[in-house]
Amino acid sequence: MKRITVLLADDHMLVREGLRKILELERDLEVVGEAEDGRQAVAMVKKLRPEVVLMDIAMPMLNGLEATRQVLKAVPSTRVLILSAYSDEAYVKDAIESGARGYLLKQTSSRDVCQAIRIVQQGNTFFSPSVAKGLAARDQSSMERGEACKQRSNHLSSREREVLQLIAEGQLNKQVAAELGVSFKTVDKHRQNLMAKLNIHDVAGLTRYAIAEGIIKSSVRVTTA
Amino acid sequence: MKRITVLLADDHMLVREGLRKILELERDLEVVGEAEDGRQAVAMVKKLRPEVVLMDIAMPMLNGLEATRQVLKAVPSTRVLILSAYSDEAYVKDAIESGARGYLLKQTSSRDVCQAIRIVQQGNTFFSPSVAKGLAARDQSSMERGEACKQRSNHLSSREREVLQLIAEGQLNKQVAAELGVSFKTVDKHRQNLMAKLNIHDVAGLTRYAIAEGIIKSSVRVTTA
DNA sequence: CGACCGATGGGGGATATCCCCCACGGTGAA
DNA sequence: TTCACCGTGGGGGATATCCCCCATCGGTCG
Repeated sequence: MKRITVLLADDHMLVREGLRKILELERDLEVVGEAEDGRQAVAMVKKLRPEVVLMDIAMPMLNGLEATRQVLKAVPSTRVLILSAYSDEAYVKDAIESGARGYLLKQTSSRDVCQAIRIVQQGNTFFSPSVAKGLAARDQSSMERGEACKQRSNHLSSREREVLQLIAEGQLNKQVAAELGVSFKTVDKHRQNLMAKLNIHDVAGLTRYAIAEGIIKSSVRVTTA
Repeated sequence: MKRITVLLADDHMLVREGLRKILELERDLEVVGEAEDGRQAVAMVKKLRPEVVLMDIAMPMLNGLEATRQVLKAVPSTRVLILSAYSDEAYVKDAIESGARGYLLKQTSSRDVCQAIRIVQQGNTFFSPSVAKGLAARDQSSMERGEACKQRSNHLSSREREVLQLIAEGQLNKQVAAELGVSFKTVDKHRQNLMAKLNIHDVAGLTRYAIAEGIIKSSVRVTTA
């Protein structure tokens, strides 16, 4: 009986070994190799020709998304299944555009991982529930907006990013208004709009987003005092 | 034959399951429970009294270092082994000050993890090689600077850091209150106190502080959605 | 040219924050 | 034992957020 060949790509040996143990308990799955960074993953796919690659995003040398593109360029029949700790829309979107066949969160159970491998091997796609939910939401809005979302996470306008930065620096709406020379209500409106676009509805979340996106640094100690 | 009882604390089910599979192959180790955030870990230690806790640092609700402090306050005989993806000196230092008996990187092999568990169970300490190297370097420099680095940010009480984390994760006062099982007004009071101590008077600033201090990571995507 | 979107500005309201005031019980240190 | 601090809880109030509603103006693109 032919088993599904799998390559593991994750920079944490512990995670690789854990995954290997999990997959080895399945009769129809076979781990044929392990890569500890993106470049190794590409090289090993070329050599071993696994049917499925379980690929972490955050890896040194070459990140998982870039590795996915190179893998598919070299061996288009490979099914890449992204494994990530984060469900950020931008990552998911990038993953799909890179050609990944699925997106798993590390919160998912081992049973789901095995299922996902079988599903993508058969040519279908698999997304963790919370990821799929976000996808559906974004699909709708992209329908409505007529495929306007070409760039990555930058569906924010320049003005909105500007306001976001000031909010994340701890400024009040009226301080932002004074800073930008516009009305308090305009700032409030920008705030509402960017919150809706990002689907983040609290200042803490906006601040984390701004830091994660590099819009500000966590060490800023600006106005307040 | 008595086996070493271990509690796993990590917010990624996949990692927990992988660790469980790895540890279950060892005759002298027994996984007695799994916690998916720091608060659960504290509760489960009180109930299950494991000899060793394998604790991730980056967890929602209550991070691994704070959880370590609370675990050791409740059950001082527990040996806590930190499991982290990062070897940042500050984390290692905090971990030691929190009372952790060891610090493992996720890059380590499953064999080393099992060994580390046995070692800390016997009352000794275990640090991943690259971590230990950094430690030695730091000891020297702290000698040179004459033990000047005692205070840091730690004028916050344990409860205050706990509230700070939840605020920085975007929770409302009343959500925090429900989480901690106390009154809304108590949370409000903690909030006032920690704001006064830090001299930071807005959520954005608190969030940046929490990230800069490693209390949370910028990529946390917790409740909101 | 009409449709859409970004930026601007306003009204209003439910809820939350932020900061005072106050109190009591426990713990640990002086 | 007194004293300080921590955690707990409450009253009240000024201000801000967050989210609706509404509108005008200018540019862009099919």
